[in-house]
Amino acid sequence: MSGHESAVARLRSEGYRMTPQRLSVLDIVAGRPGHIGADEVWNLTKEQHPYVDLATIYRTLQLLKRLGVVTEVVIGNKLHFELADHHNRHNHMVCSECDAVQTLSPAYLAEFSQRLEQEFGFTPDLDNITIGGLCSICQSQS
Amino acid sequence: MSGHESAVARLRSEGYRMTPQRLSVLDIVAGRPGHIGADEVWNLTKEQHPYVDLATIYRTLQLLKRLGVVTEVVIGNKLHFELADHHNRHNHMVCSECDAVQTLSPAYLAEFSQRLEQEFGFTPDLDNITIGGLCSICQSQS
DNA sequence: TTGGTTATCGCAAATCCATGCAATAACGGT
DNA sequence: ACCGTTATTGCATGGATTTGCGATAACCAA
Repeated sequence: MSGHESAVARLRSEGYRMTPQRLSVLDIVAGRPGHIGADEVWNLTKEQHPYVDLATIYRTLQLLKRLGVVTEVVIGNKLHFELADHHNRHNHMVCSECDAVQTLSPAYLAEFSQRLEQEFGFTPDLDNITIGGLCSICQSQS
Repeated sequence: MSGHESAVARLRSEGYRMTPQRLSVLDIVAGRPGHIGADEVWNLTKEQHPYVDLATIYRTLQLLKRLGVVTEVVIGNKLHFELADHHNRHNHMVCSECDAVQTLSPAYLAEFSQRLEQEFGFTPDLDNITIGGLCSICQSQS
């Protein structure tokens, strides 16, 4: 298992309760190398807890996102999630034509982010920003 | 009326048909100084065309967005739209806590955008990017 | 002006995600 | 180990947006 035991401790220390549903969602997202859709999290969770409701999955994923345990990627019209690895931060570029996902070092956004903060006092949620656009392949086909 | 007559010509020249519904949506978005929600576009359109369907509104707005006639702003869980004024381009920062919207010169994103294009061949859809985060007020209250 | 082609519309249903509420279960205190 | 408090769940419902499909209406050519 990778290092999401600390996330469990995080939840507890913040006053949240540790339920089997939450543990399951956390395990599933952490066990997946890349990002995973909410519906797929649901399907996998049901293998362990046949009665979990999809609403619980969504609530849990939003909670984990608020706590910085997972990050969100907008792919097409769906939300995907992945374990936030603070030693390997990255952003995502998603092609609106073919839904291809490329990762990006946060360094590309660092200066932009700092300027927003300094000049406007606005703190962008960098971890969960998805950059939409056209990948090189789709660009050349249009 | 402001300069959206050119948009009508754009549609025609691209092979799209000009329908009263589309004209109405265009007029409404163009008549609003700022951004406007899809539901509000619907309500205003119904004053002229009582039978328009909400699906038509959404399809029209997406079409106008694809053509670069309007731009999209993500506010809370809703989509807003505004007429794309190429002499006054701007991006939006939206507070995820209070939904406050601030505008931003695209100059802030210019270098970032160029690097994505040069180094990855990825063309970000700058016009429709919404930067989420916390505004200064909500930031100080947390 | 009329007619044919086909883009567009209205309608209905589907998808994805969020929310209100009563029942349940986590967890700290005894 | 039990109990009480209250966060969390499941269920049902709702909101926002998208999509499939047959009917309609724009538009071009004759």
